[in-house]
Formats: sequence, structure tokens, C-alpha cells
Amino acid sequence: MLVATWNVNSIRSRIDHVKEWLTAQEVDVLCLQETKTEDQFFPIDVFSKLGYEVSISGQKSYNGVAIISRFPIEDIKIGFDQVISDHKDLSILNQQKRIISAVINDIRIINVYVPNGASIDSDKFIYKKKWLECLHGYLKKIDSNNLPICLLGDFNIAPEDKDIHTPNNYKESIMASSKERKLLKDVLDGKLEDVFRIFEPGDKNWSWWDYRHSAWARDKGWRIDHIYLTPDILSCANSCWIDKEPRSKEKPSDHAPVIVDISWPPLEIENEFFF
DNA sequence: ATGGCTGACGCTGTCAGA
Repeated sequence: MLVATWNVNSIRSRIDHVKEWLTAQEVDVLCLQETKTEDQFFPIDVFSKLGYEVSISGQKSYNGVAIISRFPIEDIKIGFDQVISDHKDLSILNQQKRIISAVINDIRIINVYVPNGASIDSDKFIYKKKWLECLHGYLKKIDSNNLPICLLGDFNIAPEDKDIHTPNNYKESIMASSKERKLLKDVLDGKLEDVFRIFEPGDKNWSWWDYRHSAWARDKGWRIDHIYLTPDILSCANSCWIDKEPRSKEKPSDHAPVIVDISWPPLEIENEFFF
């Protein structure tokens, strides 16, 4: 089972890339961020014709998340408020369409587009902090039903210095600060593991390259798109990689997709036959 | 070389992203 995350920077601008990639990769579950369109304009038909179900939570111009799946999509939860009700900033945090979750093949898939935060001393950073704190509460609540969890998306945080092309240039700046790294660590709560790092410990693995400064041509990137798994499903993961090919195309998204290959559902072992 | 790109909206510019 292949599960992927991709910030497409507008689904309507990128539909041909996404369609081509999905067809070639045979991904089973694709989680999109920055779809940038209201639900009525989302190109659902393109995916239906390829045999996929679609669940979306979009808004005009900004943000927007979607789950595209070959398997049935069950128990869809849009925004934070279908899971938690006790956060004081819930209504503000729900205005931006940044989280969609569903159960697919008995896995709780949680697709997130974490706010960027602009700069550490800005109001937008306060929003990012609150959003991540709310996500922490959301995960605690949703964990209670005991399904394996796959939390994935655009986190707008480089977890370690080796996830940044020139870390010394970005000490304590946005996406690199110790404050954000701590907030992310709290979200993961010792339970969710960065599956890419299980298979690829080395540096120079980027998922995002700035459109400016010829960042792609000079390979000056960041790894800010991640897939996190709970141990029950992490043990079934075979590989995880970043597919740079779509970033090399004409008019690309500034992000590349990240994919995990999981042997799922796991083979049942009938203990009685061993006796 | 931290905004010297890009997309949306909707109009020849502004906002936001990261």
C-alpha cells in the first residue's frame, strides 16, 4: 500500500501533474495540501475516472486539503471541531482549511497543512503555535480508538538542521526555530515516528525548494513535508522516499511528493497452527 | 541570495506563501 503527501500549490494549476504522477506511481492514498479552491471547483471527476474516491476541505485562494484514495474513505473528519470541542481558539483555528482526516483500510489518516508562521515575532507565528497545540489535543483524542495512525502533510518545520540546505543561515528563523521543533515534538508525543528518517538518515534530502534564487537548480532545499506513523504500522513500512521528478517539470509545485510503502494489512499469524 | 518567484483574485496591482 502506497501512501503519499504532496503540497501541490493549487490543484487547478497542477491537475495535469497530479494526474500524470498518480497514474505512473499507482499510489493508493494521496494527501494534498494547498489546493487553493472551494469544494465546488475541485476537479473531483479527474480522480473518479482514475478509480479514486475524493474527500476535500477547501476554501477560496488559500489553504485547502484533500484525500484521494483507491480504497473506501470512512469516518471523514473535517477541521478540528469534529474531534475536539474544548480549545479556546477553535473557531479561529477552524476558519482556515488545514486538516482533514479519515479511516482508510483501518488506518486513521490525518492530512495536515501546518501554518507557515511568517516570522517568529509575528501574529502568524502565534497562530502556528496555537494550531500545533490544537493538533496535539486532536491527536490525543483521536488516539483513543486504537487504530494505527498515519499523520502526514506539509509541516512547515524542518525537524533537524540536516533538513535545511544551509542551516547556519537560518538559526532560530521560521521553519527552523527551536520553538517550532519543540511544538512538533509535543505533537508527536513519543508515539509518532518520522518514517523517512528510518530509511534515509543522511542530509541533502529536500521536499521543498523556493521558487526564487534558482533554489531548485542549485539544490537549495528544505525537508518540511513529512509522514509520521505509530509503531503498529511503522513496523510494516518497507521504504519511504521523496520523488523529485515532479519538481523538475515545467510550472511545478515548489514541493515534491513524499511516499511511504507499507505492507498493509499485515499478514495474520494463526498461532494455533504452530502447535 | 529571506525574498530578485508563483498563484489567486480580478485588474495592470495586492496579498500570501515559505
